[in-house]
Amino acid sequence: MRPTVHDIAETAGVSLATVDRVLNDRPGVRGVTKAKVEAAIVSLGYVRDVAAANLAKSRVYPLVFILPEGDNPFMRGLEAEVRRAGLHSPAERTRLSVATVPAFDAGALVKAIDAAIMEDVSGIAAVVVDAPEVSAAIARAHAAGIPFVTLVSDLANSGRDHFVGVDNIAAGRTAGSLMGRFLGERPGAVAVLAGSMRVRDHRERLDGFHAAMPVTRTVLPVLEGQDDPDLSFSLISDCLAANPTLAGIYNLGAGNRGLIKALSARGRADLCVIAHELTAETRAALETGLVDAVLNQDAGHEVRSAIRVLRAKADGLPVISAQERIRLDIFIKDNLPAGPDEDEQPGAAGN
Amino acid sequence: MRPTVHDIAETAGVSLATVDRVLNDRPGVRGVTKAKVEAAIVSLGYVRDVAAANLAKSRVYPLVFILPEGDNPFMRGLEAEVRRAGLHSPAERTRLSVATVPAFDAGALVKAIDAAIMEDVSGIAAVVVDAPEVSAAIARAHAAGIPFVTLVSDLANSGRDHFVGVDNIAAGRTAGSLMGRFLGERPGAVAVLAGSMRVRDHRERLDGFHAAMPVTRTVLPVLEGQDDPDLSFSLISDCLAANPTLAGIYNLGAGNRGLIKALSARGRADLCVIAHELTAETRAALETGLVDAVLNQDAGHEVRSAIRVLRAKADGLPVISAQERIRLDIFIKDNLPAGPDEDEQPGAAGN
DNA sequence: CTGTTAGCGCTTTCAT
DNA sequence: ATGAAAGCGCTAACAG
Repeated sequence: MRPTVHDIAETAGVSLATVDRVLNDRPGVRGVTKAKVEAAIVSLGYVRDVAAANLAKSRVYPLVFILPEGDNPFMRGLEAEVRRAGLHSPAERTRLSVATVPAFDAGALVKAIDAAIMEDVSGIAAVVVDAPEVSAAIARAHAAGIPFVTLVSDLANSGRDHFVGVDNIAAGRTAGSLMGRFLGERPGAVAVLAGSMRVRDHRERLDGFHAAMPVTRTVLPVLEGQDDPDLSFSLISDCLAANPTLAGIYNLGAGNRGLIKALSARGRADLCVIAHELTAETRAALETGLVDAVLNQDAGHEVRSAIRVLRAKADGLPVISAQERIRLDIFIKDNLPAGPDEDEQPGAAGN
Repeated sequence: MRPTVHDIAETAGVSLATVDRVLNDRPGVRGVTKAKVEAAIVSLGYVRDVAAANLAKSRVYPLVFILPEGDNPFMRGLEAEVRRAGLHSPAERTRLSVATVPAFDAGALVKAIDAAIMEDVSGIAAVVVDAPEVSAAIARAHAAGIPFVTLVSDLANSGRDHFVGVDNIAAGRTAGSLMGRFLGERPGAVAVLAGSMRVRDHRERLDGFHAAMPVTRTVLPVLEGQDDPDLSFSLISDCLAANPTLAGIYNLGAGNRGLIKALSARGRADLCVIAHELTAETRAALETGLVDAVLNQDAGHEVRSAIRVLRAKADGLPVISAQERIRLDIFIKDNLPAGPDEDEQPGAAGN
């Protein structure tokens, strides 16, 4: 049997309460006593039983996720994952809630953050836009002692406690590299569709893409579709019309529906298309060959990571960063995971 | 607060012990009583607190992993992940151990399985070879009531309770598809290096690869390197010498060291090379451009999945299959995860 | 500053 | 067939 608080208390010659104080470094223990207890802890090789601890402090952690509203499938997927995690949340002593705000709207985002601060939640996870007001709101959360993690798109110098998402520069580079190889010697320029240059993840992906593109290949000026299907559709349609020799398209944002509609309208099967986020749409497009590769960040992993990090921060525990790194998945037609149909059961820990 | 066993006892008008008997359907409860309790359970929407349950029954589950010995880096990686999981195992009330046996040796494997059965472990996870004696040993484990999962390579009709690993046919298809695109119109045959056609995962990958290859592309007869670096080296060296116009190599087995040595000896940068399993060697080869893509199954995910499944089976709980699916990762130079150097901290749950 | 005591939600003897 | 009571390992009042 592994050592318990009782064993520590005994070998250190103190009471349980004192051991507990040292363990959770709470005030009210003399230096010598503390030293004795700590000695006992290391000599016995004690490791705390987290499950028992959680059981004893029957505290719950209200966490709020702030996400862009609208029909962006990736964001709705994130929301679904939060709800899914919510089913299991009582076991982890968390209570999850979701607030949605208009996309790319700094003011609304700030309001939502302040509302969460008012409610005195134990942690906030948000998909943020890059604006000074937002950084200020994050600073207020910090000042109120509320852990804050950025989700999907980072805001590094805002004082957020942690970023949960992929390395977006690497994502752009991956797209560029893949596009380069798929195109080979085939001539023609490539187009890039983004949502908005006002979110950092889109800017970073663009940078990475440019960096990985051979200099001999022309990259057209970025099209900003505001992650809106209709706008994206017309931008891509116009682009296809204006550039009959176009060789490829990289969509680094969320306007996949518009993109795919435009592609199927033109029926240009010779185009190399790379998009982000595996959704029902991109999956179907991958299967029909309209899209060649999809880069993905797993929404379930991100949500669970955000929860773990917020909980850790909430009780002052360290975050094991290696464990919280979010990988960039590459999907092609052949390594698609089983579809949502076969996948209905709420997952918990992930693989 | 969500309902507890006390609430059930109260609304059903019985004692805690009876509630527990019904909950764990243990004998010794009259039909009527049972019905009353069950009614209370559903009406209150009770869900058992697993952590508390585990705390109370301070039972431990001894689990054994049986892996091939030798310097196969992927297998050593698996072993390392088992040890890593072992650090956290007390919290999950499991005790992990590893047994290694000579690779591709059915007799040794059978001995190890029988030894585990004798020790009366709570579960066995093994990388198995495809042989009737092995199936028989698995059947003995089953008869002894010991859950058995196959790891990495399956043995479907053996009575194993579960398979933890990737879809190897899809893996082969992915390799073929990627190779086809990377090669484009470039002429030349492709070679395939395997470990042994006696393990099912290698056969399945080969099948998938052939299926995804355009008929216009010649695939040379498979080379069996026994996952041995020296043998793999000479097979590939000879092959390169004999086929000066070779366009690509797919290594579906573990002989990466030999392969890479042969490649760097020849200095043929124009070759498209796809291999399996992200190890220090394949990572380096990816970075230097000697290898173009690496298909990977995450050893950490597999180990944790095996543990979850064995535990679930051990206490008769259902396995959430959607949660236990192991994905096939594609890595290219640009989406390599942070290296082992930055990654030293033992991870627990994974993303 | 330190100790005593009563739980958290569930399981498990041991009685009845 | 059912119940009472004592824990599992830890935390949290409340006393001293």
